[in-house]
Amino acid sequence: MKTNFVEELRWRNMLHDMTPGAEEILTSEMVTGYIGFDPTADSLGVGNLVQIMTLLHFQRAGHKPIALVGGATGMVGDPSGKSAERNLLDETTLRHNQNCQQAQLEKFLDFNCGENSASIVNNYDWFKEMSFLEFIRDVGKHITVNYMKAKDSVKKRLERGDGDDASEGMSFTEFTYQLVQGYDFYYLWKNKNVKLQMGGSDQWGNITTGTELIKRKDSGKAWALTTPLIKKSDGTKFGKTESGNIWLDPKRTSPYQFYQFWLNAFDDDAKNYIRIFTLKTKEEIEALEAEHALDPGQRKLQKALAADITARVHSPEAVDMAIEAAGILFGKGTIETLRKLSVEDMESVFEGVPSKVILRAELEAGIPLLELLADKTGFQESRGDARKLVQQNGFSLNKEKTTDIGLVVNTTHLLNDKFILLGQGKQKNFLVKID
RNA sequence: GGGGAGAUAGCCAAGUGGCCAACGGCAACAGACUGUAAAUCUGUCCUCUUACGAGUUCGAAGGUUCGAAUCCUUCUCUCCCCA
Repeated sequence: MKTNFVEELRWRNMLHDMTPGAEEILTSEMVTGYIGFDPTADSLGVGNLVQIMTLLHFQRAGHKPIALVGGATGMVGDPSGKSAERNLLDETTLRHNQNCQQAQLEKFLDFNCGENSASIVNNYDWFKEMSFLEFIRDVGKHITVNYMKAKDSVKKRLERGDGDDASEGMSFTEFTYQLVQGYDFYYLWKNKNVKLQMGGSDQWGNITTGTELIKRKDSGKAWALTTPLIKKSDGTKFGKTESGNIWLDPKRTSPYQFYQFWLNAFDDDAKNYIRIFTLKTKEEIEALEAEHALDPGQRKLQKALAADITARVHSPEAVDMAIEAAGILFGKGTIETLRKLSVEDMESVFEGVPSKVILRAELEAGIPLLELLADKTGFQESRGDARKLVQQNGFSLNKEKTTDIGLVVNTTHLLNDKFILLGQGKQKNFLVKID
């Protein structure tokens, strides 16, 4: 059963803007549309998940999604939303990143379902053969500098701040970015019958440069559709935590941490996220919200959200593990429950918890607490940090608080003769394994 | 090439010879409270040190001085305007 793409985005609050006529064409025919991904890392992050979901909704509505991996554009650097010039990546790194991202995208979209199967393209493929002269003759000729300068992404960088703060300036390379991206759209329009480019609202300027190029160069018609940028209710950037980005790759962000990320969403944000990141129906979501409102402390909404996304990005088994680990680490998880766990259970439950192996002989000799926290495990940055943590009553050993800086840790502190669980504050845990 | 402005701790930003490990704000970390929240309050926030204290910092390198983030010299980098 096909859904109505635009309607679907609308009620999920995923629609920011469209060029005129976009909705008409989307409801009247099967459209091929694409979204570009920047290969700046070898994994996509939760920030990219919005665009992945957009493509997924697009496909579920019967349209044909294309994910464009920006091998070429990644070499240039998009100035949108950036206050400073970007560092460029070398070609080998970009190649590697593209391959990894491609593998992740393949998990979400259906690449084998007939005429609206998803596909992946890489703009490096059509840019690598193109010469600079060719580009400025055939592409640059059609767009004026005045037009390009009027884009927000450019304007913000060129504008002088009102008097005091001077602007950062911008290289020719970044200035050209929108044209390069615009040519992608043109190329796909010309060769792959692509009529729509989607993206975050910060991409609006780049996308419309594409539609403009199509119009001026070939008198063609193409459309743009953008999704709102996700903001957290406290105004900070979505998709990051104090320890960095949240990635889809389990090697970078373990399923446990991934689950925790969603579980810790603010109430207001959770309402927003559950619409965007899950495929739950409107009825299901409203029911969950009603249930959540009865007892916010239970965090039903966050739990449903975390379970749904973790299951899709990782696996249902990963969700079970994450819940179990959370129960032990945050529930009534006292030292007794910890002791009851078998070695195998400990291993699997704490799989996503950061850990470090140290030698039994070292522990038998006894390790001063601060040394264990800093030098031996790296759980704390320095002994100074470790000391402060312990003194401030923020440290726990096997779930029991201690403020004894002089404590010497030895084999008597082992759980199951193999583990020691270190805790910082309420949320951070670290597992020491003995070998 | 000419003229101007600037570089201070994660970020913003005060400080223009001793009272400066450097005001203030943000971010971050911990505690209380709580829902593994938010808001609020408290503490911490260069490194080492139980503490007293010690050691390295203010773009880089030299210099003046009893004493420099602050003065001088050279260098590096950034931004703006003009050509």
